[in-house]
Amino acid sequence: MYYEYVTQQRSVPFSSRPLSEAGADSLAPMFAALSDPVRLRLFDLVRRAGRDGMCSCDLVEPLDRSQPTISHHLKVLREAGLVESRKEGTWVWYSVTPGATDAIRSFITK
Amino acid sequence: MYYEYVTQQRSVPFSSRPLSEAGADSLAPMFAALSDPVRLRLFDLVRRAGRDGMCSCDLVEPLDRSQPTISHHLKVLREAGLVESRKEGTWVWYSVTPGATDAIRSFITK
DNA sequence: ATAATACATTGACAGTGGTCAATGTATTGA
DNA sequence: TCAATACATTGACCACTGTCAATGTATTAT
Repeated sequence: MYYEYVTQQRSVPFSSRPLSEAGADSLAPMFAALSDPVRLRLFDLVRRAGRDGMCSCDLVEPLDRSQPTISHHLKVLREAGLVESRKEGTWVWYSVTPGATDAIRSFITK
Repeated sequence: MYYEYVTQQRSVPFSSRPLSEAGADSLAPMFAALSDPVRLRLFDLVRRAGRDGMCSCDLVEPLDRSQPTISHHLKVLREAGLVESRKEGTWVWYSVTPGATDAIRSFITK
């Protein structure tokens, strides 16, 4: 009926269905990866480095954490699909995965 | 110098400074609040309820968690500033805080 | 070969977090 | 007043997480 249809209109359209359990299970780890202050700053620094990425060795000092701790956090970001790594000789370059934050953005943007 | 200026140009502009420690400390709890699958679905359900909000009693069954667990998660979302609650008689209505996700959106939208 | 550098992994510790049963507190209805 | 309903809080349990020292593994330089 027309009346029922109209009452379902919203100023901001949502996807037709509520977030499924599976959808939540796949989205939550991305938020979890950014739920730590050190990882937020890591992601920010890597993102600023652009296409070339940033060397892991230059991420230890500015964040004032031990090398294993930074290595651990980078692993979390990598396994969440937010950054990718490329080995070059002794160094490892981290860069942001293209479209990495699309899922988060589309959820946040109602 | 002009050359140095040009080399700093980006396809996507960032804020001038890297994310500060204080900025990360204030942003991380918002990501943390959404880092749990149950809370993601809670937030989604509340957001769908629009201006009126949603009664806490109607959030227990669809998420298949105990009442204390739902109450706990709603508290986390509330303390993160993502939802607000309004008591009406015996019921408590939860609704999304206006502009709640602005900080997250502006961070992930480069 | 040896040393040095960059990074990952392991193991340990303390702190945090999700969950529920039990209980507490208002509020409504009879 | 008494019972029922809606939520919040407490306490306990176990799993997970951030951190670092120690160690391991490549890779480069001498």
